[in-house]
Amino acid sequence: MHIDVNHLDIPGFQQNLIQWYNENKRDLPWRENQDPYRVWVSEVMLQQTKVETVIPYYKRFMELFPTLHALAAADEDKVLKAWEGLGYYSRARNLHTAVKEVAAGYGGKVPSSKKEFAALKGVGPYTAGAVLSIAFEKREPAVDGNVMRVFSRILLVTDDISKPKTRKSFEQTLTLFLEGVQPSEFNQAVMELGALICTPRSPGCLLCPVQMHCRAREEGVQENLPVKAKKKAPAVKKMAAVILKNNNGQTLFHQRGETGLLARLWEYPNLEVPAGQTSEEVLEAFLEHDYGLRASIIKPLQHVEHIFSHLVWNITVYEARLLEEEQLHSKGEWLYLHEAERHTFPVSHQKILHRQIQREG
DNA sequence: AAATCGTGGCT
DNA sequence: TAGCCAAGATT
Repeated sequence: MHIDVNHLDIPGFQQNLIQWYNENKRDLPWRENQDPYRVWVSEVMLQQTKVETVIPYYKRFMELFPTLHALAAADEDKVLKAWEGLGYYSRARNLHTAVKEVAAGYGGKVPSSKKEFAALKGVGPYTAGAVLSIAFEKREPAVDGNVMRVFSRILLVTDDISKPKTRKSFEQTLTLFLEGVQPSEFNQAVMELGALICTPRSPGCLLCPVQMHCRAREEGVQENLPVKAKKKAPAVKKMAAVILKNNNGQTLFHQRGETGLLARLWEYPNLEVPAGQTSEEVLEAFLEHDYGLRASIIKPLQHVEHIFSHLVWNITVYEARLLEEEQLHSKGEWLYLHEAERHTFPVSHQKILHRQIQREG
């Protein structure tokens, strides 16, 4: 569907919005300046993540890696550790890869051309537009969920915003709004309006600086927009995890693979329990086959629900005892870790770890 | 195009 | 409370 802007007074809309933004914008750590590296890191962290969640991570990240070169020189483990708990870990690995490319290929200067910046790992259409507009004042739209929600309402767009085609349509439309404004200011103003006023539920139309431009409000349908397809219910998997200590009091940990869920994070050894089998027999066979360890399961310690976007793990954590002290046929992805050491590794299973620390403390 | 990829907070 | 949602990218 073609998006119609003919009814809208674009200069008036821009003026009302930007004035509101300058009077109401939040004081956020990534708004201290327009350093491309700082803006870039903030935009990656903010993907699918609330501002309030990002703030403490962003501050720590910037203390650990104050410059692009500092991040480029860091070990992957340190970068993932700084990201631990923030989720979507491929963001961290892709950012690290991209920053190393910039250090090596662009002399450490973030490229300001769309072609070059958008080609970097983890930089999609939104992040490219956001960094190019906010750090370099390029006339590029930055269409995220806020922008599609705000403009679905302003322009009474009923296209499904979960479709890539709809995002592209908004990008075309938003380009029309970037004439006669500072791109950095306008793009952030739309997102700020979406975050503070034009919220998904119960939008604050009475406080809205552009209420007189809004077709959805005119029709009284702001609560019904944007249109978005429902997601299917996540699959539920029965999982078993094991806490196994050696004779030195160290606990067995496993590092997950290069790709996929929780990639490269450390965890207690765990696997799915197929229907019809018991956790005990599955775990014992798993330890013998994958780790070369003969052990027996003693007892369940706790139940943990780990909820992902598309998946739910119902995990039972078991305590195991070695039947005999044996060598791990380790290839590096399995390690016995002391209590103090394991806090230097990026880990998943936060809930297990936190409760375990309390239990041991 | 539709799945995959985290986590915490809200209603 | 069970779903929904958040400054999305990748395959």
